[in-house]
Amino acid sequence: MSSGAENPGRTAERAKGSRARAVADALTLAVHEHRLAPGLKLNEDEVGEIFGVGRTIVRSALQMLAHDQLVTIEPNRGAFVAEPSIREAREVFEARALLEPRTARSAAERITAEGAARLRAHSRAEHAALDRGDYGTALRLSGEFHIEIARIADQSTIAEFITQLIARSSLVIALYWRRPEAMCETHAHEALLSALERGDGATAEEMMKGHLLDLLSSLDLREALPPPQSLRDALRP
Amino acid sequence: MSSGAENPGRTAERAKGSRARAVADALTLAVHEHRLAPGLKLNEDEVGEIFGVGRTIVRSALQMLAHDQLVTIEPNRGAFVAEPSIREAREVFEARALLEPRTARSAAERITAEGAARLRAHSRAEHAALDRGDYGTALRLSGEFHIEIARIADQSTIAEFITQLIARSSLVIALYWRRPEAMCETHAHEALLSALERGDGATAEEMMKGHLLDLLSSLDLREALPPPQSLRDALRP
DNA sequence: TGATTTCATATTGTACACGATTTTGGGAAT
DNA sequence: ATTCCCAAAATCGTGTACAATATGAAATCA
Repeated sequence: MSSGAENPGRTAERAKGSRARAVADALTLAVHEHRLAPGLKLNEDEVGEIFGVGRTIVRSALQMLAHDQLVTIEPNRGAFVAEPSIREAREVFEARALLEPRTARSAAERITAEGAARLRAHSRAEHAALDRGDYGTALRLSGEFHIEIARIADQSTIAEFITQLIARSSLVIALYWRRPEAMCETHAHEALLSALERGDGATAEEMMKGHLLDLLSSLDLREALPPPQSLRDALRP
Repeated sequence: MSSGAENPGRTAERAKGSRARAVADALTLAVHEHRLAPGLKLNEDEVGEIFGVGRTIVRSALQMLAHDQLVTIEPNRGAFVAEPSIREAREVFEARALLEPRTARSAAERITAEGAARLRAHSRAEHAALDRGDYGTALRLSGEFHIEIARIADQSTIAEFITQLIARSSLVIALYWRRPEAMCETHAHEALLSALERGDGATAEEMMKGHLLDLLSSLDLREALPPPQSLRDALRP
Protein backbone atom coordinates (compact mmCIF):
# COMPACT_ATOMS: atom_id res chain seq x y z
CA MET A 1 0.00 0.00 0.00
CA SER A 2 1.93 2.38 -0.73
CA SER A 3 2.51 4.56 1.70
CA GLY A 4 5.45 6.09 0.80
CA ALA A 5 4.83 9.26 -0.92
CA GLU A 6 8.41 10.39 -0.84
CA ASN A 7 10.79 7.51 -1.29
CA PRO A 8 13.67 8.93 -3.27
CA GLY A 9 15.59 5.73 -2.79
CA ARG A 10 14.01 3.99 -5.73
CA THR A 11 12.67 6.50 -8.13
CA ALA A 12 10.83 3.88 -10.07
CA GLU A 13 8.26 2.58 -7.61
CA ARG A 14 5.66 2.56 -10.34
CA ALA A 15 7.03 4.31 -13.34
CA LYS A 16 3.90 3.27 -15.16
CA GLY A 17 1.01 5.62 -14.80
CA SER A 18 2.34 8.87 -13.53
CA ARG A 19 1.86 9.87 -9.95
CA ALA A 20 -1.62 11.07 -10.77
CA ARG A 21 -2.68 7.46 -11.14
CA ALA A 22 -1.28 6.66 -7.71
CA VAL A 23 -3.30 9.46 -6.14
CA ALA A 24 -6.41 8.41 -8.02
CA ASP A 25 -5.93 4.82 -6.91
CA ALA A 26 -5.48 5.86 -3.30
CA LEU A 27 -8.67 7.90 -3.40
CA THR A 28 -10.52 5.09 -5.13
CA LEU A 29 -9.37 2.69 -2.45
CA ALA A 30 -10.65 5.04 0.22
CA VAL A 31 -14.03 5.15 -1.48
CA HIS A 32 -14.12 1.36 -1.68
CA GLU A 33 -13.45 1.17 2.04
CA HIS A 34 -16.05 3.78 2.88
CA ARG A 35 -13.47 6.10 4.32
CA LEU A 36 -14.57 8.93 2.04
CA ALA A 37 -18.18 9.87 2.58
CA PRO A 38 -20.30 10.93 -0.39
CA GLY A 39 -20.53 14.68 -0.61
CA LEU A 40 -17.18 15.32 1.00
CA LYS A 41 -15.27 18.14 -0.59
CA LEU A 42 -11.87 17.30 -1.99
CA ASN A 43 -9.85 20.46 -1.79
CA GLU A 44 -7.04 20.45 -4.32
CA ASP A 45 -4.43 21.99 -2.08
CA GLU A 46 -5.38 19.75 0.81
CA VAL A 47 -5.22 16.55 -1.20
CA GLY A 48 -1.97 17.71 -2.72
CA GLU A 49 -0.40 18.27 0.65
CA ILE A 50 -1.57 14.89 1.92
CA PHE A 51 0.07 13.04 -0.92
CA GLY A 52 3.02 15.35 -1.25
CA VAL A 53 2.32 16.36 -4.83
CA GLY A 54 1.46 19.56 -6.61
CA ARG A 55 -1.96 20.72 -7.56
CA THR A 56 -1.38 19.70 -11.16
CA ILE A 57 -1.18 16.05 -10.17
CA VAL A 58 -4.19 16.29 -7.92
CA ARG A 59 -6.22 17.90 -10.64
CA SER A 60 -5.29 15.15 -13.03
CA ALA A 61 -6.28 12.51 -10.51
CA LEU A 62 -9.60 14.20 -9.80
CA GLN A 63 -10.35 14.33 -13.48
CA MET A 64 -9.82 10.60 -13.70
CA LEU A 65 -12.17 10.03 -10.82
CA ALA A 66 -14.68 12.40 -12.33
CA HIS A 67 -14.64 10.39 -15.51
CA ASP A 68 -15.48 7.30 -13.49
CA GLN A 69 -18.23 9.34 -11.85
CA LEU A 70 -16.65 8.78 -8.48
CA VAL A 71 -16.34 12.49 -7.89
CA THR A 72 -18.39 15.36 -9.21
CA ILE A 73 -16.57 18.44 -10.39
CA GLU A 74 -18.59 21.63 -10.14
CA PRO A 75 -17.07 24.42 -12.21
CA ASN A 76 -15.29 26.98 -10.11
CA ARG A 77 -16.48 25.20 -6.98
CA GLY A 78 -14.35 22.15 -6.68
CA ALA A 79 -14.52 18.39 -6.56
CA PHE A 80 -16.83 16.43 -4.27
CA VAL A 81 -17.19 12.72 -3.65
CA ALA A 82 -20.13 11.80 -5.82
CA GLU A 83 -23.60 11.25 -4.38
CA PRO A 84 -25.35 8.94 -6.82
CA SER A 85 -29.03 9.69 -7.09
CA ILE A 86 -31.58 6.93 -6.67
CA ARG A 87 -31.94 6.85 -10.38
CA GLU A 88 -28.19 6.49 -10.88
CA ALA A 89 -28.12 3.78 -8.25
CA ARG A 90 -30.70 1.80 -10.16
CA GLU A 91 -28.83 2.31 -13.39
CA VAL A 92 -25.62 1.04 -11.88
CA PHE A 93 -27.25 -2.16 -10.77
CA GLU A 94 -29.09 -2.59 -14.04
CA ALA A 95 -25.80 -2.29 -15.88
CA ARG A 96 -24.24 -4.80 -13.54
CA ALA A 97 -27.15 -7.16 -14.09
CA LEU A 98 -26.51 -6.88 -17.81
CA LEU A 99 -22.77 -7.47 -17.64
CA GLU A 100 -21.90 -9.65 -14.70
CA PRO A 101 -24.01 -12.80 -15.05
CA ARG A 102 -22.79 -13.63 -18.53
CA THR A 103 -19.30 -12.62 -17.56
CA ALA A 104 -19.48 -15.09 -14.68
CA ARG A 105 -20.47 -17.76 -17.16
CA SER A 106 -17.47 -16.95 -19.32
CA ALA A 107 -15.26 -17.01 -16.26
CA ALA A 108 -16.48 -20.48 -15.36
CA GLU A 109 -15.61 -21.66 -18.84
CA ARG A 110 -12.10 -20.24 -18.79
CA ILE A 111 -11.04 -20.39 -15.19
CA THR A 112 -7.55 -21.68 -14.47
CA ALA A 113 -6.17 -23.22 -11.31
CA GLU A 114 -4.30 -20.04 -10.63
CA GLY A 115 -7.39 -17.92 -11.10
CA ALA A 116 -9.36 -20.14 -8.75
CA ALA A 117 -6.60 -19.78 -6.18
CA ARG A 118 -6.72 -16.02 -6.41
CA LEU A 119 -10.48 -16.05 -5.97
CA ARG A 120 -10.25 -18.36 -3.00
CA ALA A 121 -7.62 -16.14 -1.41
CA HIS A 122 -9.89 -13.19 -1.90
CA SER A 123 -12.77 -14.97 -0.31
CA ARG A 124 -10.66 -16.00 2.66
CA ALA A 125 -9.41 -12.46 3.19
CA GLU A 126 -12.97 -11.22 3.01
CA HIS A 127 -14.06 -13.60 5.74
CA ALA A 128 -11.09 -12.68 7.88
CA ALA A 129 -11.80 -8.97 7.59
CA LEU A 130 -15.43 -9.58 8.43
CA ASP A 131 -14.54 -11.66 11.47
CA ARG A 132 -12.38 -8.95 12.91
CA GLY A 133 -15.03 -6.34 12.27
CA ASP A 134 -13.14 -4.51 9.57
CA TYR A 135 -16.13 -3.70 7.43
CA GLY A 136 -14.29 -1.24 5.21
CA THR A 137 -11.78 -3.81 4.07
CA ALA A 138 -14.45 -6.47 3.78
CA LEU A 139 -16.48 -4.27 1.50
CA ARG A 140 -13.50 -3.51 -0.68
CA LEU A 141 -12.58 -7.18 -0.96
CA SER A 142 -16.15 -8.04 -1.75
CA GLY A 143 -16.04 -5.65 -4.69
CA GLU A 144 -12.67 -6.89 -5.82
CA PHE A 145 -14.10 -10.39 -5.88
CA HIS A 146 -16.46 -9.34 -8.62
CA ILE A 147 -13.71 -7.57 -10.51
CA GLU A 148 -11.50 -10.63 -10.29
CA ILE A 149 -14.21 -12.72 -11.90
CA ALA A 150 -14.37 -10.34 -14.84
CA ARG A 151 -10.63 -10.57 -15.15
CA ILE A 152 -10.75 -14.35 -15.15
CA ALA A 153 -13.30 -14.17 -17.93
CA ASP A 154 -10.41 -12.63 -19.86
CA GLN A 155 -12.39 -9.64 -21.04
CA SER A 156 -10.42 -6.61 -20.07
CA THR A 157 -12.85 -4.18 -21.67
CA ILE A 158 -15.79 -5.55 -19.74
CA ALA A 159 -13.63 -5.85 -16.65
CA GLU A 160 -12.95 -2.15 -16.93
CA PHE A 161 -16.65 -1.35 -17.04
CA ILE A 162 -17.35 -3.60 -14.11
CA THR A 163 -14.56 -1.96 -12.14
CA GLN A 164 -16.24 1.39 -12.62
CA LEU A 165 -19.62 -0.02 -11.67
CA ILE A 166 -18.26 -1.63 -8.52
CA ALA A 167 -16.71 1.64 -7.43
CA ARG A 168 -19.99 3.44 -7.93
CA SER A 169 -21.74 0.62 -6.11
CA SER A 170 -19.63 1.41 -3.09
CA LEU A 171 -21.03 4.91 -3.07
CA VAL A 172 -24.53 3.60 -3.58
CA ILE A 173 -24.12 1.25 -0.65
CA ALA A 174 -22.77 4.06 1.49
CA LEU A 175 -25.86 6.09 0.74
CA TYR A 176 -28.68 3.57 0.56
CA TRP A 177 -27.72 0.58 2.64
CA ARG A 178 -30.32 -0.43 5.18
CA ARG A 179 -29.44 -3.85 6.61
CA PRO A 180 -26.38 -3.69 8.79
CA GLU A 181 -26.86 -7.30 9.78
CA ALA A 182 -26.58 -9.28 6.57
CA MET A 183 -23.22 -8.00 5.48
CA CYS A 184 -22.99 -8.70 1.80
CA GLU A 185 -23.97 -12.31 2.33
CA THR A 186 -20.53 -13.68 1.82
CA HIS A 187 -21.92 -17.16 1.50
CA ALA A 188 -23.19 -16.05 -1.89
CA HIS A 189 -19.60 -15.54 -2.91
CA GLU A 190 -18.73 -18.97 -1.55
CA ALA A 191 -21.40 -20.67 -3.61
CA LEU A 192 -20.49 -18.70 -6.68
CA LEU A 193 -16.87 -19.63 -6.24
CA SER A 194 -17.72 -23.28 -6.05
CA ALA A 195 -19.73 -23.11 -9.26
CA LEU A 196 -16.85 -21.35 -10.96
CA GLU A 197 -14.34 -23.94 -9.81
CA ARG A 198 -16.63 -26.65 -11.06
CA GLY A 199 -16.65 -24.97 -14.46
CA ASP A 200 -20.43 -24.84 -14.23
CA GLY A 201 -21.15 -21.76 -16.32
CA ALA A 202 -24.93 -21.97 -16.29
CA THR A 203 -25.07 -22.15 -12.51
CA ALA A 204 -22.50 -19.41 -12.11
CA GLU A 205 -24.57 -17.15 -14.34
CA GLU A 206 -27.73 -17.86 -12.37
CA MET A 207 -26.02 -17.35 -9.03
CA MET A 208 -24.53 -14.07 -10.09
CA LYS A 209 -27.91 -12.88 -11.27
CA GLY A 210 -29.46 -13.83 -7.95
CA HIS A 211 -26.62 -12.32 -5.99
CA LEU A 212 -27.06 -8.98 -7.71
CA LEU A 213 -30.79 -9.06 -7.12
CA ASP A 214 -30.20 -9.77 -3.44
CA LEU A 215 -27.79 -6.89 -3.26
CA LEU A 216 -30.25 -4.57 -4.95
CA SER A 217 -33.08 -5.62 -2.67
CA SER A 218 -31.01 -4.82 0.37
CA LEU A 219 -30.91 -1.19 -0.65
CA ASP A 220 -33.52 1.38 0.17
CA LEU A 221 -34.13 3.13 -3.11
CA ARG A 222 -37.46 4.70 -2.32
CA GLU A 223 -37.66 8.33 -3.27
CA ALA A 224 -36.97 9.69 0.11
CA LEU A 225 -33.68 9.47 1.85
CA PRO A 226 -31.49 11.93 0.02
CA PRO A 227 -32.67 15.51 0.31
CA PRO A 228 -32.03 16.21 -3.33
CA GLN A 229 -28.62 17.64 -2.65
CA SER A 230 -29.28 21.15 -1.55
CA LEU A 231 -28.23 20.55 2.03
CA ARG A 232 -25.25 18.50 1.12
CA ASP A 233 -23.08 20.06 3.72
CA ALA A 234 -25.72 19.94 6.39
CA LEU A 235 -25.96 16.19 5.99
CA ARG A 236 -22.35 15.55 6.65
CA PRO A 237 -21.57 16.44 10.26
CA MET B 1 -5.54 32.41 -34.09
CA SER B 2 -8.52 32.65 -36.26
CA SER B 3 -11.05 29.89 -36.00
CA GLY B 4 -12.79 32.04 -33.44
CA ALA B 5 -10.84 30.89 -30.51
CA GLU B 6 -10.90 34.16 -28.67
CA ASN B 7 -14.26 35.79 -28.86
CA PRO B 8 -14.36 38.04 -25.83
CA GLY B 9 -17.72 39.38 -26.89
CA ARG B 10 -19.60 36.52 -25.30
CA THR B 11 -17.53 34.92 -22.65
CA ALA B 12 -20.01 32.14 -22.17
CA GLU B 13 -19.93 30.25 -25.44
CA ARG B 14 -20.18 26.97 -23.57
CA ALA B 15 -19.62 27.57 -19.91
CA LYS B 16 -20.47 23.94 -19.29
CA GLY B 17 -17.63 21.52 -19.54
CA SER B 18 -14.51 23.58 -19.81
CA ARG B 19 -12.82 24.05 -23.12
CA ALA B 20 -11.05 20.75 -22.63
CA ARG B 21 -14.31 18.97 -23.29
CA ALA B 22 -14.77 20.92 -26.50
CA VAL B 23 -11.34 19.87 -27.73
CA ALA B 24 -11.95 16.28 -26.69
CA ASP B 25 -15.29 16.28 -28.49
CA ALA B 26 -13.73 17.71 -31.63
CA LEU B 27 -11.06 15.03 -31.62
CA THR B 28 -13.63 12.34 -30.93
CA LEU B 29 -15.69 13.59 -33.84
CA ALA B 30 -12.65 13.40 -36.08
CA VAL B 31 -12.08 9.82 -35.03
CA HIS B 32 -15.71 8.96 -35.72
CA GLU B 33 -15.37 10.42 -39.18
CA HIS B 34 -12.11 8.61 -39.88
CA ARG B 35 -10.23 11.82 -40.27
CA LEU B 36 -7.67 10.79 -37.66
CA ALA B 37 -5.81 7.66 -38.60
CA PRO B 38 -4.88 5.18 -35.88
CA GLY B 39 -1.28 5.59 -34.84
CA LEU B 40 -1.16 9.29 -35.63
CA LYS B 41 0.79 11.29 -33.10
CA LEU B 42 -1.09 14.07 -31.40
CA ASN B 43 1.50 16.67 -30.55
CA GLU B 44 0.36 18.81 -27.68
CA ASP B 45 1.65 22.10 -29.04
CA GLU B 46 0.26 21.37 -32.46
CA VAL B 47 -3.20 20.47 -31.23
CA GLY B 48 -3.13 23.46 -28.96
CA GLU B 49 -2.38 25.82 -31.79
CA ILE B 50 -5.08 24.31 -33.98
CA PHE B 51 -7.75 24.88 -31.38
CA GLY B 52 -6.28 28.10 -30.04
CA VAL B 53 -5.82 26.83 -26.50
CA GLY B 54 -2.87 26.24 -24.23
CA ARG B 55 -1.16 22.98 -23.61
CA THR B 56 -2.96 22.60 -20.30
CA ILE B 57 -6.29 22.27 -22.04
CA VAL B 58 -4.94 19.94 -24.66
CA ARG B 59 -3.41 17.72 -22.02
CA SER B 60 -6.69 17.54 -20.19
CA ALA B 61 -8.52 16.63 -23.37
CA LEU B 62 -5.99 13.96 -24.24
CA GLN B 63 -6.37 12.45 -20.81
CA MET B 64 -10.11 12.18 -21.35
CA LEU B 65 -9.56 10.45 -24.66
CA ALA B 66 -6.98 8.17 -23.09
CA HIS B 67 -9.52 7.13 -20.50
CA ASP B 68 -11.89 6.16 -23.30
CA GLN B 69 -8.99 4.31 -24.88
CA LEU B 70 -9.28 6.45 -27.96
CA VAL B 71 -5.69 7.58 -27.63
CA THR B 72 -2.73 5.87 -26.07
CA ILE B 73 -0.43 7.94 -23.91
CA GLU B 74 3.13 6.68 -23.79
CA PRO B 75 5.07 8.22 -20.91
CA ASN B 76 7.45 10.91 -22.01
CA ARG B 77 6.61 10.13 -25.62
CA GLY B 78 3.24 11.61 -26.21
CA ALA B 79 -0.29 10.74 -27.23
CA PHE B 80 -1.17 8.67 -30.27
CA VAL B 81 -4.50 7.77 -31.79
CA ALA B 82 -5.10 4.28 -30.46
CA GLU B 83 -4.54 1.20 -32.58
CA PRO B 84 -6.79 -1.46 -31.08
CA SER B 85 -5.27 -4.90 -31.31
CA ILE B 86 -7.23 -7.75 -32.79
CA ARG B 87 -7.91 -8.93 -29.32
CA GLU B 88 -9.22 -5.56 -28.23
CA ALA B 89 -11.33 -5.41 -31.36
CA ARG B 90 -12.97 -8.67 -30.43
CA GLU B 91 -13.51 -7.51 -26.89
CA VAL B 92 -15.20 -4.34 -28.03
CA PHE B 93 -17.68 -6.25 -30.11
CA GLU B 94 -18.27 -8.82 -27.40
CA ALA B 95 -19.07 -6.03 -24.99
CA ARG B 96 -21.41 -4.48 -27.51
CA ALA B 97 -23.09 -7.83 -28.02
CA LEU B 98 -23.64 -7.98 -24.30
CA LEU B 99 -25.04 -4.49 -23.91
CA GLU B 100 -26.79 -3.40 -27.05
CA PRO B 101 -29.38 -6.08 -27.82
CA ARG B 102 -31.08 -5.86 -24.45
CA THR B 103 -30.74 -2.11 -24.52
CA ALA B 104 -32.54 -2.08 -27.86
CA ARG B 105 -35.32 -4.08 -26.25
CA SER B 106 -35.61 -1.54 -23.46
CA ALA B 107 -35.62 1.24 -26.00
CA ALA B 108 -38.50 -0.37 -27.86
CA GLU B 109 -40.48 -0.53 -24.65
CA ARG B 110 -39.92 3.08 -23.74
CA ILE B 111 -39.65 4.88 -27.03
CA THR B 112 -41.56 8.13 -27.38
CA ALA B 113 -42.78 9.87 -30.50
CA GLU B 114 -40.05 12.40 -30.09
CA GLY B 115 -37.38 9.74 -29.75
CA ALA B 116 -38.63 7.98 -32.84
CA ALA B 117 -38.48 11.25 -34.72
CA ARG B 118 -34.88 11.78 -33.68
CA LEU B 119 -33.96 8.29 -34.80
CA ARG B 120 -35.70 8.75 -38.10
CA ALA B 121 -33.89 12.03 -38.67
CA HIS B 122 -30.63 10.29 -37.96
CA SER B 123 -31.39 7.55 -40.40
CA ARG B 124 -32.34 10.06 -43.06
CA ALA B 125 -29.14 12.02 -42.58
CA GLU B 126 -27.17 8.80 -42.78
CA HIS B 127 -28.72 7.95 -46.12
CA ALA B 128 -28.13 11.44 -47.42
CA ALA B 129 -24.47 11.36 -46.45
CA LEU B 130 -24.07 7.98 -48.04
CA ASP B 131 -25.73 9.14 -51.24
CA ARG B 132 -23.36 12.03 -51.63
CA GLY B 133 -20.38 9.83 -50.91
CA ASP B 134 -19.52 11.38 -47.59
CA TYR B 135 -18.45 8.18 -45.90
CA GLY B 136 -16.92 9.89 -42.89
CA THR B 137 -20.16 11.56 -41.91
CA ALA B 138 -22.14 8.45 -42.73
CA LEU B 139 -19.99 6.39 -40.42
CA ARG B 140 -20.33 8.91 -37.62
CA LEU B 141 -24.09 9.05 -38.00
CA SER B 142 -24.24 5.29 -38.07
CA GLY B 143 -22.52 5.20 -34.71
CA GLU B 144 -24.68 7.95 -33.29
CA PHE B 145 -27.70 5.91 -34.28
CA HIS B 146 -26.66 3.22 -31.83
CA ILE B 147 -25.93 5.76 -29.13
CA GLU B 148 -29.30 7.36 -29.62
CA ILE B 149 -30.98 4.02 -29.05
CA ALA B 150 -29.19 3.65 -25.73
CA ARG B 151 -30.32 7.11 -24.81
CA ILE B 152 -33.91 6.30 -25.66
CA ALA B 153 -33.65 3.28 -23.42
CA ASP B 154 -33.19 5.87 -20.70
CA GLN B 155 -30.10 4.26 -19.25
CA SER B 156 -27.47 6.94 -19.18
CA THR B 157 -24.88 4.72 -17.53
CA ILE B 158 -25.17 2.08 -20.20
CA ALA B 159 -25.39 4.78 -22.85
CA GLU B 160 -22.06 6.06 -21.63
CA PHE B 161 -20.47 2.65 -22.02
CA ILE B 162 -21.94 2.21 -25.46
CA THR B 163 -20.66 5.61 -26.47
CA GLN B 164 -17.15 4.53 -25.58
CA LEU B 165 -17.56 1.25 -27.41
CA ILE B 166 -18.84 2.94 -30.54
CA ALA B 167 -15.88 5.27 -30.58
CA ARG B 168 -13.49 2.38 -30.29
CA SER B 169 -15.45 0.57 -32.97
CA SER B 170 -14.64 3.42 -35.32
CA LEU B 171 -10.97 2.75 -34.79
CA VAL B 172 -11.50 -0.97 -35.23
CA ILE B 173 -13.31 -0.36 -38.48
CA ALA B 174 -10.55 1.93 -39.67
CA LEU B 175 -8.02 -0.80 -39.05
CA TYR B 176 -9.82 -3.99 -39.96
CA TRP B 177 -12.54 -3.17 -42.45
CA ARG B 178 -12.46 -5.24 -45.59
CA ARG B 179 -15.68 -4.70 -47.52
CA PRO B 180 -15.86 -1.27 -49.00
CA GLU B 181 -19.01 -2.15 -50.85
CA ALA B 182 -21.57 -3.01 -48.20
CA MET B 183 -21.29 0.17 -46.23
CA CYS B 184 -22.67 -0.56 -42.82
CA GLU B 185 -25.79 -2.06 -44.33
CA THR B 186 -27.99 0.86 -43.53
CA HIS B 187 -31.06 -1.19 -44.27
CA ALA B 188 -30.32 -2.95 -41.00
CA HIS B 189 -30.84 0.34 -39.26
CA GLU B 190 -34.06 0.84 -41.17
CA ALA B 191 -35.46 -2.48 -40.07
CA LEU B 192 -34.34 -1.93 -36.51
CA LEU B 193 -35.97 1.45 -36.49
CA SER B 194 -39.24 0.01 -37.65
CA ALA B 195 -39.20 -2.61 -34.89
CA LEU B 196 -38.48 0.09 -32.36
CA GLU B 197 -41.32 2.28 -33.57
CA ARG B 198 -43.62 -0.70 -33.38
CA GLY B 199 -42.59 -1.17 -29.77
CA ASP B 200 -41.59 -4.71 -30.63
CA GLY B 201 -38.85 -5.29 -28.08
CA ALA B 202 -38.17 -8.94 -28.83
CA THR B 203 -37.64 -8.27 -32.52
CA ALA B 204 -35.52 -5.19 -31.82
CA GLU B 205 -33.30 -7.26 -29.56
CA GLU B 206 -32.90 -9.97 -32.18
CA MET B 207 -32.20 -7.49 -34.94
CA MET B 208 -29.60 -5.70 -32.93
CA LYS B 209 -27.90 -8.97 -32.16
CA GLY B 210 -27.86 -9.88 -35.81
CA HIS B 211 -26.71 -6.45 -36.85
CA LEU B 212 -23.72 -6.63 -34.54
CA LEU B 213 -22.83 -10.08 -35.80
CA ASP B 214 -22.98 -8.82 -39.37
CA LEU B 215 -20.74 -5.95 -38.45
CA LEU B 216 -18.26 -8.24 -36.77
CA SER B 217 -18.23 -10.64 -39.69
CA SER B 218 -17.38 -7.83 -42.06
CA LEU B 219 -14.10 -7.28 -40.26
CA ASP B 220 -10.88 -9.10 -40.94
CA LEU B 221 -9.65 -10.10 -37.53
CA ARG B 222 -7.20 -12.76 -38.52
CA GLU B 223 -3.84 -12.43 -36.87
CA ALA B 224 -2.10 -10.78 -39.71
CA LEU B 225 -2.75 -7.30 -40.91
CA PRO B 226 -1.18 -5.12 -38.30
CA PRO B 227 2.58 -5.53 -38.10
CA PRO B 228 2.53 -5.75 -34.34
CA GLN B 229 3.24 -2.10 -33.95
CA SER B 230 6.95 -1.88 -34.11
CA LEU B 231 7.00 -0.10 -37.41
CA ARG B 232 4.23 2.25 -36.49
CA ASP B 233 6.00 5.22 -37.98
CA ALA B 234 7.04 3.36 -41.07
CA LEU B 235 3.40 2.66 -41.80
CA ARG B 236 2.27 6.20 -41.62
CA PRO B 237 3.88 8.13 -44.46
C1' DT C 1 33.32 0.81 -42.86
C1' DG C 2 30.52 -0.26 -38.94
C1' DA C 3 29.39 0.19 -34.23
C1' DT C 4 29.24 2.93 -30.14
C1' DT C 5 29.28 7.01 -27.52
C1' DT C 6 28.16 11.71 -26.97
C1' DC C 7 25.74 15.67 -27.56
C1' DA C 8 22.01 18.75 -29.48
C1' DT C 9 17.13 19.12 -30.10
C1' DA C 10 12.44 18.43 -29.36
C1' DT C 11 8.66 17.02 -26.46
C1' DT C 12 6.53 15.76 -22.32
C1' DG C 13 6.07 16.23 -16.92
C1' DT C 14 5.50 19.30 -13.17
C1' DA C 15 5.39 23.41 -10.44
C1' DC C 16 4.07 27.91 -9.90
C1' DA C 17 1.94 32.43 -10.59
C1' DC C 18 -1.71 35.26 -12.13
C1' DG C 19 -6.53 36.11 -13.35
C1' DA C 20 -11.48 34.83 -12.90
C1' DT C 21 -15.27 33.32 -10.31
C1' DT C 22 -17.70 32.14 -6.33
C1' DT C 23 -18.51 32.44 -1.51
C1' DT C 24 -18.69 34.79 2.76
C1' DG C 25 -18.93 38.33 6.13
C1' DG C 26 -20.01 42.92 7.59
C1' DG C 27 -22.20 47.28 7.29
C1' DA C 28 -25.71 50.45 5.88
C1' DA C 29 -30.34 51.53 4.57
C1' DT C 30 -35.15 50.51 5.02
C1' DA D 1 -34.66 43.23 12.99
C1' DT D 2 -34.33 42.24 8.18
C1' DT D 3 -32.67 42.81 3.66
C1' DC D 4 -29.54 44.27 0.30
C1' DC D 5 -25.09 45.28 -1.39
C1' DC D 6 -20.29 45.49 -1.58
C1' DA D 7 -15.66 44.19 -0.35
C1' DA D 8 -12.38 40.58 1.19
C1' DA D 9 -11.05 35.86 1.11
C1' DA D 10 -10.76 31.54 -0.73
C1' DT D 11 -10.64 28.47 -4.54
C1' DC D 12 -10.52 27.08 -9.11
C1' DG D 13 -8.99 27.76 -14.34
C1' DT D 14 -5.28 28.58 -17.35
C1' DG D 15 -0.94 30.06 -19.27
C1' DT D 16 3.88 29.85 -18.88
C1' DA D 17 8.55 28.61 -17.30
C1' DC D 18 11.68 25.20 -16.06
C1' DA D 19 13.24 20.36 -15.36
C1' DA D 20 13.29 15.51 -16.95
C1' DT D 21 13.33 12.39 -20.62
C1' DA D 22 13.48 10.51 -25.21
C1' DT D 23 14.99 11.00 -30.06
C1' DG D 24 18.24 11.63 -33.76
C1' DA D 25 22.60 12.99 -35.59
C1' DA D 26 27.33 13.82 -35.44
C1' DA D 27 31.70 12.35 -33.99
C1' DT D 28 34.93 8.98 -32.27
C1' DC D 29 37.05 4.55 -32.03
C1' DA D 30 37.89 -0.22 -33.36
